Amino acid sequence: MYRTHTCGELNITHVDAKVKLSGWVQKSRDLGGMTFVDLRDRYGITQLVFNMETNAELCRSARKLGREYVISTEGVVAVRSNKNSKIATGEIEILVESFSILNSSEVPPFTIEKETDGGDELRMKYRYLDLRRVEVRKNLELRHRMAIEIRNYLSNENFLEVETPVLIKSTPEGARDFVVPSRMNAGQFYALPQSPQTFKQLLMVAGFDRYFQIVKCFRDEDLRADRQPEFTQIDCEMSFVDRDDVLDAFEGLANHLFKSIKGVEIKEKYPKMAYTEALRRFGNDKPDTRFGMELVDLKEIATGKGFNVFDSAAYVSGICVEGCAEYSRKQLDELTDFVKKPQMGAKGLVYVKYNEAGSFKSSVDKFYSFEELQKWADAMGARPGDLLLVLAGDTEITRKALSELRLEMGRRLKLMEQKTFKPLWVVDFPLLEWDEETARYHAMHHPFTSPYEEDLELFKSDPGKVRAIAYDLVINGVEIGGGSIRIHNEGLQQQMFDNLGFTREEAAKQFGFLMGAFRYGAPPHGGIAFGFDRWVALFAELDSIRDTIAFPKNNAGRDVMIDTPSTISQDQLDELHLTLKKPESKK
RNA sequence: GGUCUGGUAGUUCAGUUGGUUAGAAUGCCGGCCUGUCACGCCGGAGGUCGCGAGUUCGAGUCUCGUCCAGACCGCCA
Repeated sequence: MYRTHTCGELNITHVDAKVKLSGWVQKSRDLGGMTFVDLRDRYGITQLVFNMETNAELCRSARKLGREYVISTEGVVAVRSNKNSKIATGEIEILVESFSILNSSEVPPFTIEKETDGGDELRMKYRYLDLRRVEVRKNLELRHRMAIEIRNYLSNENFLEVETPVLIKSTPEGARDFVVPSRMNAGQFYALPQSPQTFKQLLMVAGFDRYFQIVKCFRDEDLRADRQPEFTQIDCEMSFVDRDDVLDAFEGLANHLFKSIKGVEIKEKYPKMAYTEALRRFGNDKPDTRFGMELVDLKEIATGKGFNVFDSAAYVSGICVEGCAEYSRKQLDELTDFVKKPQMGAKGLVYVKYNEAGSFKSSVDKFYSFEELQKWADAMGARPGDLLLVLAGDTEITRKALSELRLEMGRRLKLMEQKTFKPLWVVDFPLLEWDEETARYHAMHHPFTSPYEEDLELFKSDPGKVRAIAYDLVINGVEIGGGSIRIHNEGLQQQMFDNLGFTREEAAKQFGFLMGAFRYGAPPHGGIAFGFDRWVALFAELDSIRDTIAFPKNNAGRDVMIDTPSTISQDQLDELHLTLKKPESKK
């Protein structure tokens, strides 16, 4: 037997008990006459004591224990004379009577402590060591608890978890697929699912009524801090529902998680904000509503006064930053540089300081009188002491830049408290999006999304205006999930494919199975999918989803620990009927 | 595909205008130490300054290329 207890559970009530513990040597402190060893496992840290007076030989051998040695030890629980209130077992220690080294360890390349000295790259390469750290482990524990709560909640709501295949069919719509060559079918490929979308719809046709799955999905696109090539979705679908049925059901799930995991009760219904309204008020479709500082359109009042930058702009808007009229030249230059970064793309930044005395100091004093600037200030609800920041230019670019500027000011003024949660539904997304590259419309959400019936006639006149019965759950500026009411009618689905520029043959080849199913009594249905990794990151207060994943990929999609992607042998290639374009020299 | 930032001891970093023998902290090794828990004190080892070219009397420092890492834009239905 290796242990009677874990390293996290012994306390004052166990005094005098004879116990066995096993774990890793976190650290040893050799004081000469006695040696302390911190023994660590998943559950905590327990102090072992060795004393030269009691057992000199044992004490001397304990001095040789290196960091991360795995040992098993036997001894008696004793009250500490000097207690440590920082750890759960801090009131007791083990008077060791014997121990054995189960495995030695090389000196680890970084310290395995709460605050490690290791950088990201090293930690990823030795991820199995990094995972020993409490800071990383607690994220995975949180992830586990959330998964349990989700399963319990949805199961209680009659949702059935059903597994769908991972080897499926490639489709050109949407993200790039990861493909898997088929050995038994020369020249043919499976694709890994970007989501179980069509399968969950087929489950609705099959009458499962309420489905969910916590499921891996795959997209072969470039990575970001919040994007991994393989990621986990909470995928859900319901039958006989309209939009608000779905929103209510999953507001329930979200509220359950807030309460059971974060101890937060959100009493009010989540606001529903139209996509166009979100863009107008916040400049993006995932507004962070923890603070105001909304975008105010100044096109009407600020143009026609001879300031060509504004007069020639399609879009002129600003934000009012409370209490920042005192900003220095240097600070304003920083903000200007911020919006002029190539990724941001704004040409410049106009500022107006609304001084405490009621006067204005702006970068456009030449063009605007006091009265005119007063109009701006009034339009923006500014008060003396505030700073107005105004951008102008192309609508899309400028709106995005202003939205980023708003978030930057929110960060600077510390308006984005991580303990505060502001969820909302963004609804009424456009059904279609014009794609310059392919010069055609494509589905903004996916081609199975139902349009509003009253918008159907716009298909002919102005397809970009057709609204989808689609919705996103946004919490604190993070898109946590999204879904839609689906098309369940073959004719409409066919029309949708027509509008997306599919030929009948293409549509039949790629999605014939779905449209075929629609002929056999498909119920009205809709659903949603949540980014599980992102949700965990939000609750763990992490900026990156990487530390919510046990073994994540790096920026370039590599797993640096197992060193993959990697080449395969010629035999494997032959078996898969594959010929590489040119010999790969890289490993 | 693009923009930006970084790469110096095991690790995290500093390194001035281009100038003698490249530093600190921590970790590691050795010694001392009986109540530590970031133990303390003394001593020691440890460097292809990512790699390759170039400029220069002289390059960690400047230039170009390249590789790696990270953030972002494009992309992500």
